[in-house]
Amino acid sequence: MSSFTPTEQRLAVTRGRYPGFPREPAILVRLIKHIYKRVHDDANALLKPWGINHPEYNILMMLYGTEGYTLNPSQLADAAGEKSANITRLTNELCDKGLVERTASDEDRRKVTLTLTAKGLAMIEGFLPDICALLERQAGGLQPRESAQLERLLKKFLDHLDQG
Amino acid sequence: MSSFTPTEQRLAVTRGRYPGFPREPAILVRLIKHIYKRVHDDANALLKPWGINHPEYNILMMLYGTEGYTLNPSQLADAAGEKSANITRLTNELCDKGLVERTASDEDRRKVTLTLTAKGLAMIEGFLPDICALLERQAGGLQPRESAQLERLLKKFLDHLDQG
DNA sequence: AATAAGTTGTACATAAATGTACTAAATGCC
DNA sequence: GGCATTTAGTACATTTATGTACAACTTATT
Repeated sequence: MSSFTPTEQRLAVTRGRYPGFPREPAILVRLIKHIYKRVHDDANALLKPWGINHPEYNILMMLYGTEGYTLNPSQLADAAGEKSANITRLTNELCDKGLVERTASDEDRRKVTLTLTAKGLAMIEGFLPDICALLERQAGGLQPRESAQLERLLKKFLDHLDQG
Repeated sequence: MSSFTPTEQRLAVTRGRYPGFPREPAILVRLIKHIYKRVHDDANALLKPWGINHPEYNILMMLYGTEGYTLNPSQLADAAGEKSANITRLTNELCDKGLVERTASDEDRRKVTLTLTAKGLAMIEGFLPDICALLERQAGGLQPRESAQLERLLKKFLDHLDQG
């Protein structure tokens, strides 16, 4: 039995009580939530020995995925899906750990640039093998065709969310 | 341009630096994360006027979806995907608001039962029309066929996560 | 019955995330 | 130039979530 079965049963009861409750959307949203929690927890567990958590990992990977390893706090907030107040806290911690460097921008002195340090880069390349293995394990249940299809459908879902 | 395009560009840079980084799994995980955040924020915004947040809504709906409107804290933790320590806090708040009632179980005095009150039921039926509209809007970008397909693929993904 | 082993739930300390208000700097306008 | 408006970033207070330890109780074993 899937871990999702009880959720479906509850949904059936709910629809018995309130027939207008839309089955498909509710199922999709709940599935997304379940999956997200699992993925998030798995990543946290993997990263713990490295002394960082999932949001910090995301920050590091956003910098790693940028030419020059550099972003502003606001770009980073956007990229990592965090609120800007959160970015301050997270990058403070990463600076304290010596993984990221914070410098003032010349062109616009309101701005700050955040750059991955050599130490940060080394850490990333240290945990990436494990991360890759985790990602492949997590998505390993799907055939390439299914995976591509899932990607297409999730993108469509997200695009529609962005519009509405 | 989709809000996801920058993420894909960053992934391309990442793969340039670390070719072993698996594209498909990373894309899927990041899509799920983006969608989850959006859905979560939307729900919070809708529920704010009702004086509750998304996790509290989840608790209420788990009770609403159960015969007898009653669950134990541990069942509830499982159902809502929250840690048990969190359930104590959340249900305390819901009790304070008069939406949920906490009583001691007769059969096993370690146990506690949490039951939806009439007031809680009334609140649920008050916000359900808006919730239904939101859910339909969120998933409205997909045709029924696509929706069913997405459901199937997400379930497969989740089942595989549960095994590993 | 006595005791060991396991469950259930909560309290408390800690960590993580968010909202609000504010400072400093840039931009546009007159 | 001076003044209003907008933008970037952060500090602080508050809210939300988690981890750990513990107390109360049941169940199993002998």
